[in-house]
Amino acid sequence: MRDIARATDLSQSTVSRILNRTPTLVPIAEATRERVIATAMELGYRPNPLARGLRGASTMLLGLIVRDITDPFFAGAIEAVTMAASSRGYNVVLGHAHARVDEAITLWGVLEARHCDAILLLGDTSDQPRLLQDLASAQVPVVALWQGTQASDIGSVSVDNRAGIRAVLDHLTGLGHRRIAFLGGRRLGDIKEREEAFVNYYAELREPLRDGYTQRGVNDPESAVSALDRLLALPEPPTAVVAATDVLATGLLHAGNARGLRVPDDLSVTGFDDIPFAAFTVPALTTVCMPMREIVEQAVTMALDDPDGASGNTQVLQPSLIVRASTGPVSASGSSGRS
Amino acid sequence: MRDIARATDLSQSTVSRILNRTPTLVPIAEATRERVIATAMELGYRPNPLARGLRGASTMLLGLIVRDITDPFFAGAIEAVTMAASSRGYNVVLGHAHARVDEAITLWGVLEARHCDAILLLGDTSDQPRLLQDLASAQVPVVALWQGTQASDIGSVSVDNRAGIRAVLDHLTGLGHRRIAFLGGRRLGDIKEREEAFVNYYAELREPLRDGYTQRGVNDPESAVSALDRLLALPEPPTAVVAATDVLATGLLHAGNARGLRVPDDLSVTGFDDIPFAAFTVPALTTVCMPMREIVEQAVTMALDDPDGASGNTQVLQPSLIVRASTGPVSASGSSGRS
DNA sequence: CTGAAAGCGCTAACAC
DNA sequence: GTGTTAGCGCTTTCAG
Repeated sequence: MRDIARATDLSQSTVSRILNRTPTLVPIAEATRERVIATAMELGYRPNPLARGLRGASTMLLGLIVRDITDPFFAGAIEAVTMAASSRGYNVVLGHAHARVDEAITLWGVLEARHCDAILLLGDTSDQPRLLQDLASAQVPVVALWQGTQASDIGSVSVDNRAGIRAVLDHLTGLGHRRIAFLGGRRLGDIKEREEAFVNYYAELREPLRDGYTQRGVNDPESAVSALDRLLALPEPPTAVVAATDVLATGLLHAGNARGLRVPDDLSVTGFDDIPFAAFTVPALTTVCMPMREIVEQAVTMALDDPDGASGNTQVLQPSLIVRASTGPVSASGSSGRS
Repeated sequence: MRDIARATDLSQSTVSRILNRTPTLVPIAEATRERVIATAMELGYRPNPLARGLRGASTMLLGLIVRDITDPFFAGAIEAVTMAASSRGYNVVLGHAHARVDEAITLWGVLEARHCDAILLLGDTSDQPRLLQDLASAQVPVVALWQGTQASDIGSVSVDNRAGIRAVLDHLTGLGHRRIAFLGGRRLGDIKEREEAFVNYYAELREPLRDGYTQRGVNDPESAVSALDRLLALPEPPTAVVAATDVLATGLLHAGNARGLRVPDDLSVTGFDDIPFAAFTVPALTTVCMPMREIVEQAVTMALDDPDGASGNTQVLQPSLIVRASTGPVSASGSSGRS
């Protein structure tokens, strides 16, 4: 930048003002402006974000803390965030918390130290209220995504898990199912809400919620395999299983096939999230479509465009049911398993 | 940092020296050192990476350019990179090229401007030789992963695609298959190498490579669906399909099921990469296991630990065959399709 | 309308 | 052993 100041016989300050198009606070001669811009191009000038950040200005960096990058759902979310960010000229700094909350805290410190303009938090951290409290007092706006709809001090954007589960259960009961089981993960964030919604819905039905009908594991296809075995061992095995995520539902589909069950004839299976793979499982998965674009767009808007209105603001968006081939009417035999 | 200098009645330089443990070039009194460290803790001091970077020192930032974040294979790679980076105290800046090469160039500029200490390039960019040339002249070390084994000026780490395809085909021919088709993507990087390896292997067999036995599309399950239809419409449909990636193989599995084919009885299917989902498809996918950890570790070592030896250095690691349930002996009927 | 100068937080010559 | 000083590249008062 000094070079371009010298080349144009102007002072650095003028050049700086022009290149940052100060909002009309200080008028500048059109002629000089053009001259500066021209030489800037010529010299291939690119501002140094470090120096800019050091001086207190924006770093154009969006921090992203995510617990499990390998979860295909979050992978899609990361993509959506990078797209939303880059459309605003921002870069994304990715912090991976490896599902360990203390790491998330460390990362938060790192990102704040790096002077990110805002921080997005992907995934459930409600098991660690302290983190959320710390975040609420952060210097930069923090927005949490998919944290569940619990009240908190920081901004958050979520999906209406209750509505999603209701849609699934309406669909399943409409097909005649009465013995419906639920497969969740650790009782955190969204998954917790989905489980609660399931239990509530059941309470409204005549049918009692049988013992062993709510299974839990980690959010991994492997744990769905063992959960299905437990379900099938029940005196009255379910005719349908509602999985809290597509990842779990995929494990269910796999395990069902390995055990000789036909889906959906012997067992209906549903997921939640509508990850890209959900349309290509065997059979294609009936699931709840996450309004990914909208959620991320909301969050990025809150974090970057309206940082003041962000804190404490909780948005809840609506999901929609996608019916594919993994659900069907309850079979005539009325019993799953032992095919 | 000035605060801690004042609190200890020392000068900033001393504090800086102590906190950066200058390698014995300048001796320091043990007493002062401890005093400084103590007050640093007390004041919750954290160095400002911006200022440090501005001064020319390392920014502890690793740039990562990836073409398709949603590809589960790359998602796994990103995780591996963030882990390798964080074990060295580095953060990862993620640039998403959205499969557009010109964006990759832009990103490269951005990352270089941000003074990343090194840049990693994930995925095939061999369609844009200019990018690779530019990168070769970059200020920071650049290492490309999964670029194929072609010679290039920048450091690269790849997998031996030829060996992987050979392993798959040895397995399939061992099961009696002779009519084996290949499903690839755009002829880039690894996928290109895999297709060539397939064609070469076939040349060594007695069987001729029939018309239409090498299909191409984009790397997406959807395109595998239409490719399978084309394959089944052939006068002599294959008894096995070798997919260039697990993503394609998943689409094949889905389409096969939708068309009423039984896998592996009517059709054997193989993949490549061993993404996490591969073990949980229906049926579980026989595939080639990518030595992900090793590849990423190599690349990060080249980029961060040995930046001088990086350029032009090409490493090729060995994959291994994972036999699961999607491959089986060629069926008695000897013909796939029309089940 | 434009220039001069101070300083963001830190490091690295050089002195003492 | 420790202090002084200058400067990384940029923004931003405050004077012209």
